[in-house]
This record gives sequence, C-alpha cells and structure tokens, in this order.
Amino acid sequence: MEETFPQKIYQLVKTIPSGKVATYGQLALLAGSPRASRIVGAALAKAPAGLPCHRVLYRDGSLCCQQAFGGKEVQRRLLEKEGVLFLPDGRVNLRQCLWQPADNPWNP
DNA sequence: CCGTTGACCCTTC
DNA sequence: AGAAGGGCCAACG
Repeated sequence: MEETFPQKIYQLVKTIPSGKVATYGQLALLAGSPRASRIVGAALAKAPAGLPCHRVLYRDGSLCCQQAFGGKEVQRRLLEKEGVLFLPDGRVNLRQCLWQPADNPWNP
C-alpha cells in the first residue's frame, strides 16, 4: 500500500496524545524526512477536520499562523485545556509538553 | 517531462 | 541579541 507523505503525516498527528505537542520537524522526522518539515505544514494545511493540528507548533514552541485553526487564541485555549503549559512569552513549554515518541517503527 | 508552490528549519550578518 | 535570507523535500499543473 503506498501512502503519500501528507497521508502519513495525518496518521502521526492522530497519534499525538492530549497534553502533548509536536513540531513540524518532529512529524517530518517521524515521517522519514527530517528536512521535509514544509511538506508537513502543507499536509496539515490540506488536512481534513478531525486532526489535532492545534497540537503541532514551531520548533521554538510558538504557534503557527493565527489564520490556521481559526485563531491562535483558540489554539492556546485548546492546548491549555489539554494540559499544555504556556510561557508568559506566549510560547508553549516544550520542556514539558513536547511529545517524545518512545518507539519509532521506522527508526532503529 | 519540468517548473512552481508551500501551516518550515537552519545558518549567517 | 535580533533580524534576514536561503535551502530542503514532496505534491500538483
């Protein structure tokens, strides 16, 4: 079965547990292309509803464009409700909430 | 077939 | 320390 990259990204995003956040680079790395972070964003841009794309942030922990999700304030509220901690700077505390996949099926 | 685009990341000034 | 630019990979026309 051939799954396109975006398709694979959807699967990974669905795997993100609540209270945790992942970065585009992280998803790209799990997808098999650590440099294809842009493809991850493009994939989420066309991703259908139902995907916790609000749990995907930048490498710095900052949220992506506010136009996405329908409003960055909404995303912050959702993440806070999930249990994600935010810093006074408006960024997410990746120190505590960054999703750390313990077992990668593709990575030895 | 080749060129263009994209919810990014990293290096350098 | 902050800001700017380029590079990478994959999908679509």
